[in-house]
Amino acid sequence: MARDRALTEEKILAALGAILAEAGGSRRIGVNAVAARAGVDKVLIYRYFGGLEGLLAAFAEKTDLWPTVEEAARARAIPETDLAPALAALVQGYLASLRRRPVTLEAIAWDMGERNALSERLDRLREQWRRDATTRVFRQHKVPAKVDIEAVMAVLAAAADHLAARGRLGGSFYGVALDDPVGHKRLDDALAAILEGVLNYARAGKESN
Amino acid sequence: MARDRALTEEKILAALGAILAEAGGSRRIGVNAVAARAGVDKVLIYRYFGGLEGLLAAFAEKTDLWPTVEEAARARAIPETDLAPALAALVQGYLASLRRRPVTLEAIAWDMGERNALSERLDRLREQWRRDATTRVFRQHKVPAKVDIEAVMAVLAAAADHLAARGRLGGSFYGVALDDPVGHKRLDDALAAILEGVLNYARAGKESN
DNA sequence: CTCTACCGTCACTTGCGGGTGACAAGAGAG
DNA sequence: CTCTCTTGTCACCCGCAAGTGACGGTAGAG
Repeated sequence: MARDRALTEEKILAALGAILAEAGGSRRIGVNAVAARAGVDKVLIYRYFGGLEGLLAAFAEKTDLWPTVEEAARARAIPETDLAPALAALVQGYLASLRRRPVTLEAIAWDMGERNALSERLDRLREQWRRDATTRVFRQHKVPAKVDIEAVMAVLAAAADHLAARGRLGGSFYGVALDDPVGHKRLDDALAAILEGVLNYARAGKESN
Repeated sequence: MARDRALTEEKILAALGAILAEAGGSRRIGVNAVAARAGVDKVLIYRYFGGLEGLLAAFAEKTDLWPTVEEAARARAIPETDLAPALAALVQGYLASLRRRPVTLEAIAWDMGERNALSERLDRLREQWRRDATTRVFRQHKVPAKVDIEAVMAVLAAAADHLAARGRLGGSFYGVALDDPVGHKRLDDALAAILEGVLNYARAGKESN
């Protein structure tokens, strides 16, 4: 109707975003659903994006899917003084930022089940995050040689991804409520304690194996 | 053909298991696929199980979906002497046991996306695991009061679930390879270091916040 | 043997999503 | 004005999965 390709593309992308945001478990994104939601004929999705796969790719590129290190830092005001609290704040901020992004949570959940255009994008974004976090935090701190800090961060990031994505549906996980502030605080504290312990205990020079 | 209801039900359940086991991302389990795989008419699924939902429920009840604490313990020979190594071995064994269960990994991945009969079963099995682990490990050890050990275990279990489920498709996660022994060892060591650090650093009486 | 309950097969309808071809309408170039 | 390119609409085909109704055959009870 409006005869404006750019606007139409915008509407389509927005519709996909809306569906993903409220998908809370419904699964099955389809061309028909997106087109209907956008109030547009589905053929335009094929014309402008080359089908669902292309649409996903375009969406993934265009959308603010992942928190930046800066955002995570802002969320928790990273203290620069010591490594452990800095990392703890970073991971806590990462977790909190994920929770604020429904479509990202959906993408993470989706990513567990199948590989598609979004998966690749997520991989690249994670890699980006890792680089940024490294340059931001590790440059100015000494890491105890005994600790494979990268593996520890992978463990904590995996936990954050899992807890955030699972938390969007409510419920609890191994005795911790995922959908209320009390549970969130318990997790934050646990993350802090883990990083404190790993870094300081290792720094004390004790053998861990 | 065989005119044996029990056997037919068995074949159907086995077919579902096979499909889930090799589903590696294909998604979309359906009555038709299961029936075809079992070499059986799909109407029998409706008659005997009341549809796909009932079939999933029956499957979930009947199948060995979750490692027992005993199994995890056997996988790593839990040392009884000290709490940290005992817990580390337990979590490592849990992770290793998960990796050995393709259908469980599929169920975990699935559980992230939608709730169904399997989800509830998983919830109950996790709860069971938590109880067993508690009675098995915590009874004979003193836990530092400052540590919310339950939250820490939830974090590590979430990481294990996520890394195991994601690892089934290969790839790496924040710089750690998920599908080779080197990556596995790095993760095991990180888990051990985390538990050592959390428990011993806390035991030293230091404040963590 | 005969009847009946149960097991398995076949055929069919329905609905939905993916994907495509053909057409109508507006906008700009000449 | 006319021609042409682009945008949007409509109508259709195709494949597939869900779900159902009816039928045939077999085993066991009496």
